[in-house]
Amino acid sequence: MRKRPQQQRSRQMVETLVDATARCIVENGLDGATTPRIAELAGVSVGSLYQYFDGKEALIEALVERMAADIAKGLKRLPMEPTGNLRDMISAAIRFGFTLLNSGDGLYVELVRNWHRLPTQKVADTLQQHFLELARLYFLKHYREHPVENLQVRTFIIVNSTIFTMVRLISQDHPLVRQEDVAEGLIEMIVGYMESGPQAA
Amino acid sequence: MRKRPQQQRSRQMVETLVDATARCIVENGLDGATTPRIAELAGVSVGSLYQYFDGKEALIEALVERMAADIAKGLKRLPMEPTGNLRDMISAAIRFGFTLLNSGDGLYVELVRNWHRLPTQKVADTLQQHFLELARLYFLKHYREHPVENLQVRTFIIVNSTIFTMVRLISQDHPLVRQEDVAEGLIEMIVGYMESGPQAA
Amino acid sequence: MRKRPQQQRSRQMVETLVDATARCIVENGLDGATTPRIAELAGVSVGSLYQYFDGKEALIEALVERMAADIAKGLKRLPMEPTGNLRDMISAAIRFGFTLLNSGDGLYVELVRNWHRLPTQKVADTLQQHFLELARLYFLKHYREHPVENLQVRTFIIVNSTIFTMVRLISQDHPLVRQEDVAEGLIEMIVGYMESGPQAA
Amino acid sequence: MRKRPQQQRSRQMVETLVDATARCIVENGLDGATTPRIAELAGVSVGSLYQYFDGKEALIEALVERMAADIAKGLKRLPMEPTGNLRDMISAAIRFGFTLLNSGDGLYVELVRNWHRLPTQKVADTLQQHFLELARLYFLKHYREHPVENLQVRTFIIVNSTIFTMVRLISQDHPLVRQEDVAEGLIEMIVGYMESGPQAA
DNA sequence: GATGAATGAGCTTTCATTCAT
DNA sequence: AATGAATGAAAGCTCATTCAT
Repeated sequence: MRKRPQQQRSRQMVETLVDATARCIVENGLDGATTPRIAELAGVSVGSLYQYFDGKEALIEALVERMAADIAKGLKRLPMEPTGNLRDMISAAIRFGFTLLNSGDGLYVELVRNWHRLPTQKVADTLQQHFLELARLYFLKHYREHPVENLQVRTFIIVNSTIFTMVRLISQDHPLVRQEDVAEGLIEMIVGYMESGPQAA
Repeated sequence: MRKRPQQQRSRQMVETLVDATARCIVENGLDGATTPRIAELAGVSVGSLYQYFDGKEALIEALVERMAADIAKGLKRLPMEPTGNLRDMISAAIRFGFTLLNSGDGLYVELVRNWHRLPTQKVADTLQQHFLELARLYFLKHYREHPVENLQVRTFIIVNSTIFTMVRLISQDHPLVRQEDVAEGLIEMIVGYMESGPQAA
Repeated sequence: MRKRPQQQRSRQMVETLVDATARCIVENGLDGATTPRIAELAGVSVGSLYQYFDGKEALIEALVERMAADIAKGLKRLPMEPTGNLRDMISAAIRFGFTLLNSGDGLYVELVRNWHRLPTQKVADTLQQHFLELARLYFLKHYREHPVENLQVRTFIIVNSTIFTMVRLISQDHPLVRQEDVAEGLIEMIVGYMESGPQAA
Repeated sequence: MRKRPQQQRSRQMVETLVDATARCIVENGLDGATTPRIAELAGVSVGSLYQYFDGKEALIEALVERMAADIAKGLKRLPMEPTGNLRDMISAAIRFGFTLLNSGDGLYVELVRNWHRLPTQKVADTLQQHFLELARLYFLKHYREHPVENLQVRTFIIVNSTIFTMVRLISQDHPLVRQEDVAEGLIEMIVGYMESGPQAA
């Protein structure tokens, strides 16, 4: 970002532009979201856009960050106490995921689809960190001992498996399987996996 | 394809162009693979490219189809008899997947990453069909009865979970987890899932 | 037009571009009037051209419209009162036509020649409407009664006969007949035709 | 033409190519008639096309010439004796014109529309010559004396007026006037003109 | 003679970005 | 600060024509 938004007006402008970016992606897809279109949607000149952002990438980065923050906030609100039941926690997380991906008029789905062209490292890390910590605490409560490294692998697998399976499903024009069934399947699979073996994979 | 290659020379040309497309994607990414660049890499004029292919899309479609054929061939060679051991089968499939994705200088990975912009429906269906059939036979042998619908959901989940987890892993610049560990984790997870419950999820 | 010109500068730009289009057609013919050439003639980048016009067609449409307006203005200035003498009116119109077609370095001629590839419907209609109305008024004054439908046919015939005969003549490299003679011939023919019969053809 | 078609086969090839050109123009318009398309329609390679014709222009020239010959033949068959009635002669000519333009699936119309991009000088001259001669003979019979120069102007006017009025009419998507009415109008106008004045315009 | 593969200049169009106003 | 006019490299694609086979 070019400028620290210090004034009220500036913070407003940044907001507006990021909003416009989101809307533009929803309406035109990531590739169709051009700077002129975004500026127009924001009701602002291209020049102004570049006054607040270094370019298209920066704009999208800001959007991704904002969404990451939203997701983090959402996750924290989930009833996931490490003292609780594992299946319930996982179920809550997966249903939260579906809800999120189905919201925003396809914005989330479009962004996840294009993850490799976006600055998503941070988001991915956040998610992974969140679930890793959760798992750590959970297993600490329930088993006392557990190999952390192993947990990292498990977290990596379940986070990615879940997200991309969901996105693939939602992206299908004529899905052959129902979301509800996939949600239950994922829960089944992940619960089984997390409870499996001598915590050593 | 625009023209049925009638001479020896032209069949050669088609090959060369698809090869060039592959190399171009490897070197420049999918977005960077432009018709001028592909033609240049192929040592051919743009005009020639358009004599054989309707455009960029057709070129990529041809590449995808060729790769799909390769994958299908590879899958058939895998030692996966429905009479065999489930874990061994899954293990073989996953290791085959990693081998494939690690080959081709990142071509496979780049293509999977961009799945939603490619004519991949066929490939995805093929894979799913393949494993669905395999699962069907396997469970027929071992349990006699099983709900097919359910199998479809499971196949969908495991195929997508596996592929995208792998691609995400390989895409990381500084992976925090080792491929070997992820391979084992995936095997563990999938075997557990496929054996779980009264075949009803 | 793509953009409503908001600044002084941009209204200028639109003018410049339409001018350049006209000059380009004069110099290179309608087919030779390409967007790069027009932009260059205008002393402007191609990009700018596309900021103001949707493309070549839009550019030409703008030119045609401007010329149509000019023609309309010219026609209105002609001393053609329905109270006047028929031959004088027709003579004035035909001489105006020749003057117009001989002006603009051949621009008009080139455009009429290519009428079928241009958005000329409006122009043609305008002309026809103009003369139809004139004829209507004239005959109302002089004969009281006359079949209107018939007038429409007559107008169609004389407008097209006149214009294309003129254009064909001007297009000839080594005309075998003189413009003056053709002008008089046309006048003779049309006057005769308009006065002929019991207004029923 | 590159080659005098001396062998049976060659003459056949030339025929075939010119036929294909005609069909191609009908199907794709003059601009859409490309050499590859023509060759394909002819069931011949582009190479062969260039063996018999110097290029696209030559091909079209050949077509135009063939059509000119057809027209000339048709004109000669018309019952137009200079001893006959003027109106009947003109009527026959105009009806012949409409018949021709309505035939050939629009080929004639498309060619006349694009007259200025075609080698039509000869065709035009032929037509003009034909009617000039006819007029000369006619007036010789009926009036003994008449100024030839004047006849040339008249011929020029009536030929062009007629043809382009017809083509304009046929080109209209939703004609506001009927062909029959226009035919009669043209006849009226031309007869009047040819009979007008002391043969001096 | 016949073939059709190969050419490449040139067209239309887009869009991230700059900079004079 | 804000504007939006201007840029121009680069993309996708066509087609008349040539020439090795």
